Amino acid sequence: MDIRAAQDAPLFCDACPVGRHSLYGPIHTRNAGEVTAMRSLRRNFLPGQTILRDGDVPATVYTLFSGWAFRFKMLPDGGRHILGFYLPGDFISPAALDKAPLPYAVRALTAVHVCGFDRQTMADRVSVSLELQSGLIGQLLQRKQELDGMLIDIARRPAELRLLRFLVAIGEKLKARNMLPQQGFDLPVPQAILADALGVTPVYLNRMLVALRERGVVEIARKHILVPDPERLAELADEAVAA
Amino acid sequence: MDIRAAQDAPLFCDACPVGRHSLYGPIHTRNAGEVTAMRSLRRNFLPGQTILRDGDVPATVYTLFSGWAFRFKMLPDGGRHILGFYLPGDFISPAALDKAPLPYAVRALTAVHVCGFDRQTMADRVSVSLELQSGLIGQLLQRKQELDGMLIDIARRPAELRLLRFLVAIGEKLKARNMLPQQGFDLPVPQAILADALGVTPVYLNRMLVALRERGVVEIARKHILVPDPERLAELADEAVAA
DNA sequence: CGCTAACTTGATCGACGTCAATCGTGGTGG
DNA sequence: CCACCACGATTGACGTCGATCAAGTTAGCG
Repeated sequence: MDIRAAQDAPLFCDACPVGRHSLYGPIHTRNAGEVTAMRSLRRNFLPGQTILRDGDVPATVYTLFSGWAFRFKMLPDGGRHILGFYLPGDFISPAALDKAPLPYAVRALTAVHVCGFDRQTMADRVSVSLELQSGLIGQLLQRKQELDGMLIDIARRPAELRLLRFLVAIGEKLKARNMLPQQGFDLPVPQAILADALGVTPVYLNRMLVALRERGVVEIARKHILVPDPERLAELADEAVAA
Repeated sequence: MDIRAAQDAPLFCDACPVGRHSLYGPIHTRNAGEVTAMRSLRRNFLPGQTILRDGDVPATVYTLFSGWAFRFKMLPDGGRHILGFYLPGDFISPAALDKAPLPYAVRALTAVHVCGFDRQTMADRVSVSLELQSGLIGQLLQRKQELDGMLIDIARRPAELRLLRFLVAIGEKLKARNMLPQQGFDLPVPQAILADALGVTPVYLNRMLVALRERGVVEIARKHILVPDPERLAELADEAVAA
């Protein structure tokens, strides 16, 4: 969880704790050496650097080894909408395998370490493997379900509930990857970024965060939001939806 | 396009004009008889009838032969959010193949004719076919892209623009299936349904529609919305996004 | 011909956006 | 080591899009 602790991706994939979450999870589990052989590079990005450009057919696709990234789309009015976040183990990006221009951009949120794979090679590999394809299908179905949920949240729920539910969802994702230390978790997310993800203005997001801080639900630091008690957070979110 | 003209699905799939749009498109094109052999039933639904229930693992999945359907989720407050519409040729539903509870419900909007396939059989068939899997992956990627677009529309664009863009998108979908007669198209959609899809109240949707009618962009009939000039509609939507 | 579902219209309200300062803090150069 | 600067967070005043509440009005359908 601590960004400063992030190291370059390991030289050999059998030492990698996140590979099994990625697209090639079954292969990684069965024979990590095969993944190491497929990997074409390791690379680091600084906060704010672009990992994949909107409209490109990238030459390289990645597995996020450490750090946070997000995918987004610029709006004609200069605004930016953030469609989702990538956490360690995520494959960046399934849509890039399809040899069509990527319909969004991906940018590093924190310092980021990735393992790179030649896109064409990976795509070919997937296209002849039932195992990889069905894994991909599973991931896409899950992503679709997530998007349905986000759509409902944005369309029908007031901003404060959206914020609570977002925090809960991120917490659960971290927990699913064993990235949850004992006491709460830390989002390395500036308020302006979170606002662009929730579809509210930074000003209004700040007002909501201050209100939550006064209730002891979150702590606010420069470029960080801390959730000291995820369980209480989940309770709050649940009773708010029920109402 | 005319609902009253809808007939039962044909006895043999080689006469079917929509099969090639469905999940098994390649098979249908190569050997329609194979699809006929796979099909386990033909069935009709009346407007408002439930085709797939939220949380079920359905025994049968469908290809929509004629009519319109929509998928939706009920909200804890009794509201309903419509996540998308199915048109003739659409497979209902990709998510149902995954042997997990369906995360939404599907309901007939108009009178609907469908071809049914045993879910397990179809799922098995897909799981051993690279061709079907990659077709499914393509469909899922496209759906994901659509959902991204809807998310951005709902999060960032004012309701009237959302309405315009929705109409344009439906028109394009109809065109892609050769379901566009010369002069404009007709949505068999009550205003309450459209409101639930756009995330606005019926009252406000009606005000927007009346305004558009006064500008000659749409015509309004009971349970129908008509778009006489899709090209002008597209122009309006485009200049509105640019602004 | 009356009943009901769908649509329409007006008045009012509130969540959230916009505009505009100001504050605080970490990083940088002198 | 300190002063400054710039970016991120915060606060206040005010405006508006779209919700809500409450009546009508219309048109299919029995």
